Amino acid sequence: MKRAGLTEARLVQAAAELADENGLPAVTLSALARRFDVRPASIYSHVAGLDGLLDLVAAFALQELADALAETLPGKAGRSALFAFADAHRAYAIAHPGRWQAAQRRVSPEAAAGSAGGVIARSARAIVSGYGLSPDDEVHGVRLLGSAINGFVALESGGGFDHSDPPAAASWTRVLDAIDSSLRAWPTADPHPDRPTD
Amino acid sequence: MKRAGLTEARLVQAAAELADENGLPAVTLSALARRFDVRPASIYSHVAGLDGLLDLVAAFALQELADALAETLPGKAGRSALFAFADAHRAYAIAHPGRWQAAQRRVSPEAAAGSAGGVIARSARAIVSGYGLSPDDEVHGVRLLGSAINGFVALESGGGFDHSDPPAAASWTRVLDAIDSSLRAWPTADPHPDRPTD
DNA sequence: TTTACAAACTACAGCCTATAGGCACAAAGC
DNA sequence: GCTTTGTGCCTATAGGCTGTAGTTTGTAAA
Repeated sequence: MKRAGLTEARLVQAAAELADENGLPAVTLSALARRFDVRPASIYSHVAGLDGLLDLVAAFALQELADALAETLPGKAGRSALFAFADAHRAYAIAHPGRWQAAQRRVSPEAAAGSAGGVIARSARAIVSGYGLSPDDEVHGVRLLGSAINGFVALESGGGFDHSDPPAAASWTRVLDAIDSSLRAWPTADPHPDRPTD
Repeated sequence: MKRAGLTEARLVQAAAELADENGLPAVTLSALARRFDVRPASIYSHVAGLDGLLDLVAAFALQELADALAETLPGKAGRSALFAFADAHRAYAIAHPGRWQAAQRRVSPEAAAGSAGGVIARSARAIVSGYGLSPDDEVHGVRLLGSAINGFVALESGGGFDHSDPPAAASWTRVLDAIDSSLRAWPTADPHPDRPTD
């Protein structure tokens, strides 16, 4: 009986490929076992069940994304950093839809702190910081950016833009332009004080 | 043998409640059957399997959201309409997390056309239209709005904002303010022509 | 060579979706 | 009132999934 050479890293890698090929729900321990020509039960020696595996895939994806950012961001600031940041996200989500889906999983506090999510968040903060918002407003700017990117990518890959023209890609730059100009002219005071800021 | 009184409508309603209580993945035909004290197989007479059921729940949720919009939007325009539109979305997602999740399911073209999704999209278009963008730009504005709302709600309910201060709610108005001012000062020409608009 | 750990196995239990075919209740026709 | 017919819900079953327990077997160190 030859050993199959299972490893946490190999399992995560294979799971990520499976997710990209057939969608995250297709990632099952059985399918993974089939791919390694091994019995499902054998996987439990290397990974904490399906949930643990998916957590690892998520962390793996975040790390890949962080690496992509580390490649593209240095030397950029302001608008060009913002576009690079956003483009890296969208490109990753398009190239690796399954991994991207995995990265959206709700993750435990500890796991979040330990994963590359933190460094991505700090990147975003640094970019927004370059726009010179007040310190209190920076976090709001980061959240605007994060919401727009995540929302756009989710809607695009979910087909939400498929039934209106023009294609989604055409809107991407316009949306980022809007975010950019919004950060440059950040509304410091509530322009319509009839709605209290809660 | 008493009849349980299964009905498509009752099944969808119960599934929606189940989704809100325990999350969308908890919606299984078995769980539903248990709730009606019926055998799983019986459900297939009323609904096209689990997938068909979830599609119905999604349509149901979109209809509820459209109804909420129809309640709150009339008489409003501009910023106040934008806030009402966005608030209705977020409130619905918070009040009915499972239904909201269901509504995010990728849905077939025909189903999308038939569902209330279309009327919601038209609401968004009407609101953006009030900001006086050029006709070509309206769709981009709509997509900006949609992306920001969906993204924010997804991140908030996924706990994405939990580990930074202040609480997510505080950012909500700021994000909407930013979208509002972005629409009012829509960047008509690319302010930095070094990046071509694709 | 022997020992001992770890990798992978068999065997199950339990839950899920889905299909096929049967029984029985309820309203429509005689 | 009795029969017919449709359909609501049933049983039975097949097949896939996760996860646990206990066992065999490689392999590497003593």
